[in-house]
Formats: sequence, structure tokens, C-alpha cells
Amino acid sequence: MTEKRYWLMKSEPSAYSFSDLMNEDDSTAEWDGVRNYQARNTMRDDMKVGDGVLFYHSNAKPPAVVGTAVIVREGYPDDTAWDPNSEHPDPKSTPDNPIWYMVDIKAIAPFDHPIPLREIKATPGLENMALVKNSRLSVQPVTSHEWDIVTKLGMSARE
DNA sequence: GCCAACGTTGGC
DNA sequence: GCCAACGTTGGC
Repeated sequence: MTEKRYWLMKSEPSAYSFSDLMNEDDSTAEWDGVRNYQARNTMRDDMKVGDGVLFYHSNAKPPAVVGTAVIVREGYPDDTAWDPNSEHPDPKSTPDNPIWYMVDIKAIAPFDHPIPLREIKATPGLENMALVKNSRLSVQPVTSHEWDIVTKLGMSARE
């Protein structure tokens, strides 16, 4: 039994929001369309069923962590890559030689209080989050300590 | 293998 | 809308 790990995944809410995920059958969706090698490697090699996910809204007002999700299927080829009608086709990727991978995630719960990036930057213990350090990575690791702080902030009732 | 040009991300 | 940071492409 390996230790449960934690991740953060970004989406622009205008393209796909946490509410969209909640509205899927079984609150579950394929996380397709990722075309970045580092994010690909994370999904293909590192994410395991049961790992926790912070769902982050980028390019939002304000940008914020808005809820939690869980990995329900481990990395498998992203078939949208060889669909010319998909949003991110990549003719170099084929069923025999897939380049891009995806996972399935399932929504757990929206935060009572979304945590804006501004607050993450100002919270002791979160200043080293990949979100702050490398703001462009769309799938990134989160430490268990960071997970505890963020979920506690997000789920607790505040004045 | 270097690196300039270019495209994308994403906060502000 | 601006632009910094970063990744990718492609000429050489």
C-alpha cells in the first residue's frame, strides 16, 4: 500500500469548471487535452487511484482553488489526440504509439470558501506550492501538508 | 547542440 | 489588454 498522494489540476472555468465536473455522470470526467510533457508524465506515471486533487480555476476572477476531486482511473492514452475534430489534435500521436495520456477524476466536493491565489500566496506553509513557484504547470504535485492547509481553509466556516 | 523566434499560459 | 515566464520549433 503506497502512500496517498496529492495533486493540483487547473482548468479555465470558461472552458470546463468544477460545476461542469459535478454535473457529469457520477461526477466523473476524462482529463483529456493536456499537451505538456511534464503534466503528461505526472498523469501517466505518478497519479494513482485514490489520490487527492485540488481543482483550480485559472484565468478566473479571482483565480482560486474551488474544490476537491479524486483520481478514479490511472493514466491511459488520450484518444482525443488522434481525433482531428478534437480541440487539441496531435497527428504525431496514434493508437499504436500514443504520446498523450489522461486520467479520470471524480468530484468530491466544492469548497465552502474557494481559496484565491492571493490568499494562497499569503498563507504560511503554502509559499512553496508549485502553483506559486511555476505558475504555468497545469498538473502539479501538492504536499500532504499543503493539502491539509488548503482543504482546511476551504471547508471551514469562516466569518 | 545552440539559440532565436514564436506561441501559450495565466496573473494582474 | 499587457506582458513575463516558459515551452516548443526549427534553422544552422
